[in-house]
Amino acid sequence: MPFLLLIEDDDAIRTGLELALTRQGHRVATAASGEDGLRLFKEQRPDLIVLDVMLPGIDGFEVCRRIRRTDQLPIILLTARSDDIDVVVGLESGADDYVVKPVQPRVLDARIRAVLRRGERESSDSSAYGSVVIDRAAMTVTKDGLDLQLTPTELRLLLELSRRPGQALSRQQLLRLVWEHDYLGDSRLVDACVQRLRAKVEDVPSAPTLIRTVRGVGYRLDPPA
Amino acid sequence: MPFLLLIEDDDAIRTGLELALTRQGHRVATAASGEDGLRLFKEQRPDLIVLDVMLPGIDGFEVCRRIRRTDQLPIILLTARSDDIDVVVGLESGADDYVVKPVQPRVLDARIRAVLRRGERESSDSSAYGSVVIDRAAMTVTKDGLDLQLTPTELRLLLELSRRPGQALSRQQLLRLVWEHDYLGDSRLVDACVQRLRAKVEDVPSAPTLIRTVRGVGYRLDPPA
DNA sequence: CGCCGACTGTCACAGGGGTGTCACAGGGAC
DNA sequence: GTCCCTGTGACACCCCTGTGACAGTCGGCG
Repeated sequence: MPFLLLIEDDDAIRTGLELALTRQGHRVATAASGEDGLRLFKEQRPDLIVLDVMLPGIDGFEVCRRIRRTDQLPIILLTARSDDIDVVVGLESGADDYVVKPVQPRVLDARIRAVLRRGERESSDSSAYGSVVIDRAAMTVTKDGLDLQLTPTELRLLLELSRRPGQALSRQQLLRLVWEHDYLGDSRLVDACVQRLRAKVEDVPSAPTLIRTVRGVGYRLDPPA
Repeated sequence: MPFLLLIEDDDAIRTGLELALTRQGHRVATAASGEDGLRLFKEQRPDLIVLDVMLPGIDGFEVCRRIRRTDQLPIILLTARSDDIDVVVGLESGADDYVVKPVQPRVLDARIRAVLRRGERESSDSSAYGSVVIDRAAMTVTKDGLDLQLTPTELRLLLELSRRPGQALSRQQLLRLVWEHDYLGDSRLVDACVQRLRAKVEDVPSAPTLIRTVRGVGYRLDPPA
């Protein structure tokens, strides 16, 4: 039974979600502030945290960052604003997913289960996307059982994308994650590497099904249907 | 029935995991500190150890190293941080596998069974990779039945690689495992030893099939197809 | 419906970094 | 003293990689 920590200052939302999540088979602890949340987190060690962004005192992003300094457990952000800035900041502060308020308990539950599943899959050494299998221990990627011979950069790119399947990552984010530096001029660096990766990974590189382009944003690794 | 020793200082996690593992058919002993863990290990001689990294006093890495000085039983590390540094240090200190917290009991159980299976195969005194046979009891390696006359360093390198077949090991890791020191300048030490080993082990040393290069990482011993 | 701008795909090329290889000298074992 | 192992550094090679230009594509707007 998953053990969740819910950090939310609004009494109505907090008790409502607590009730709903409990009914859906989770064990739930709650906190009404960032400070309480961090303390409870250290004491109780939940499997997952649902975290409101707007908190008095330490805000959600900061809570997220502090937790991430030491721990890797899944964190889902609750945000009232749906604009993209929040989403980007949230993901960069280390969250695994976000849900926009007003939140339907059923939706939140689905996200929770999805993130937990993702965690299980990731902690296993290999994951599969259709005919493509990533073996993190051997540092190899195979397609239909054949070794794909990825270059180091291609491999890192694929590994970072596969850490967040189904989630779009901007060129800027990929640059930080894979190349570990900030500045992307107007070069086609990320695109070029994606192209080379697609050439090896996709069935039809000109009509990619695994590594999808998200126009205006970046790229996304699609899990199999 | 496998007999496990669980070393973990956090009471909640320890009792939780103990319960879960017992339910999954293991016999479990527990310790709350590194010192207790080492003492229990010597008294009880478990088949496998699950070891938290963050411990008061002697930390998990150190416990791992001390056990490894005398014994070869499987050790699984529990680490709260998922960053690669910990993973690397963990494997370098001699652990066989690692699991990232928060840990799902099901995942841990799967890893335990995998490591035990691997161990059974290994503890059989010999293992074969194609025409190459490693005899751990006799400390000899033969190819097509002929003795290969490996030098001590070459032998240790091959043994370390064969402890984790199919897994890529970095030069840094190999340095710690085989040479037992940290600093790898820009010398070609590991490469040179791999080359000498390949010259004796491979059919065509310039086109190795057993000891594969993982560009940007290190080397990997491929199990036979 | 067509145009325009912005964004993305593609490619060739030059530079650099990682790896294979080798000869040699020091050092330990016998 | 002799022999063999072992670590080092130099060197060459190959493949990877970032860049920039250009073409193609998509979406929006009139």
